[in-house]
Amino acid sequence: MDAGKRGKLPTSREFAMWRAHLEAVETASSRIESRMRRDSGLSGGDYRVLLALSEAEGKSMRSSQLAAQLEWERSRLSGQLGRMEKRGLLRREPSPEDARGSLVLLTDEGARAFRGSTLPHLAAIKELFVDAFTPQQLANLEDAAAALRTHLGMPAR
Amino acid sequence: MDAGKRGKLPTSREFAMWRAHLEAVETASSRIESRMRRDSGLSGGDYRVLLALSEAEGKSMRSSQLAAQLEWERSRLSGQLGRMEKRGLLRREPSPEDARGSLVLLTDEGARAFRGSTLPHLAAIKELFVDAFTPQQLANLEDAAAALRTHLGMPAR
DNA sequence: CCGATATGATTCACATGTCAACCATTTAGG
DNA sequence: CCTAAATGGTTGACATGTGAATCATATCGG
Repeated sequence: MDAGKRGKLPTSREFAMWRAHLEAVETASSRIESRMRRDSGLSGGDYRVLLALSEAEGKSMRSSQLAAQLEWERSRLSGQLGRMEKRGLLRREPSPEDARGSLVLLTDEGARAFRGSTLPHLAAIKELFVDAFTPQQLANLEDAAAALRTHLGMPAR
Repeated sequence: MDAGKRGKLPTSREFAMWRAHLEAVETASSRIESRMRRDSGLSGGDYRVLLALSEAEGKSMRSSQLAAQLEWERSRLSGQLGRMEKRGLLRREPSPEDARGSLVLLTDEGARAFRGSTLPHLAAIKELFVDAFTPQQLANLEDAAAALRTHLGMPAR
């Protein structure tokens, strides 16, 4: 008699909700990314890295710091940085403080690519995501996102 | 003077919302999938295909029908089915109606794997997603998901 | 019936993600 | 100091995703 909140399993409605929600977010995300790739030649991964570097002091970060901020596996970041370095979007240098570590620097070309991608990317988010909701729904979503992040132990942003 | 609903760009709060939301859902999804892989050896892709086949008439579907239902690229489905067939979770046969097409059949082993994955998978969804929210938040989310799906032209489910 | 086009599906090349193993340097303890 | 464990990062093998090209069969307009 303790269905829902107390049980170990979701109701079928809760399950359907999860699937519906997951698919919707994945669809929105993939459409936004595909537009970004078309408009600026950047992938979602590229964008996240460039965003973090752009906001960093001196447009550079320790690789480990970057991995922590993105909550990415080290090997994932390593591959991503390798591809981006090959394309000239960033450079890696040995860290002065710790000979094991490396420092990731945004290049001018990387900064330019990031700037160029911003407007179309924001427009896509507005059009494909934000515009789907009423102001009330948006406020509710903000609340729900915060609750989920807390539940999963993620930083509040 | 028409910020928000009317502008072409999202407010910075709306942008942050999108990032926060996207990351939260991706994190939930990857944790749920990683548990499923651990508990039942099935990936998220495996699960979607098995779910669709399990619900289908005669535990089988035309490949094209499956792709449409999952909203997957054909090449993606083709690769997924190839891997699953190799593991014995399904079989492919030439379609009797159309010599171009093929029919995807759930094998007994596939059905068994799907059944075995259900309980732990549902438990993970409850624990990692549903339990994050109050009943009111859940109802709001249901509403928001429906709005987003409609906006993106997805079926209501 | 015939050629042009559309449709169902696979293949290829390549980008991306995961996990485990590995290498180098640092740090902790004795 | 010196060794053992911890830390920073890369690598390799493999699963998965995307888009273009390809191939066979179907269907349509004459």
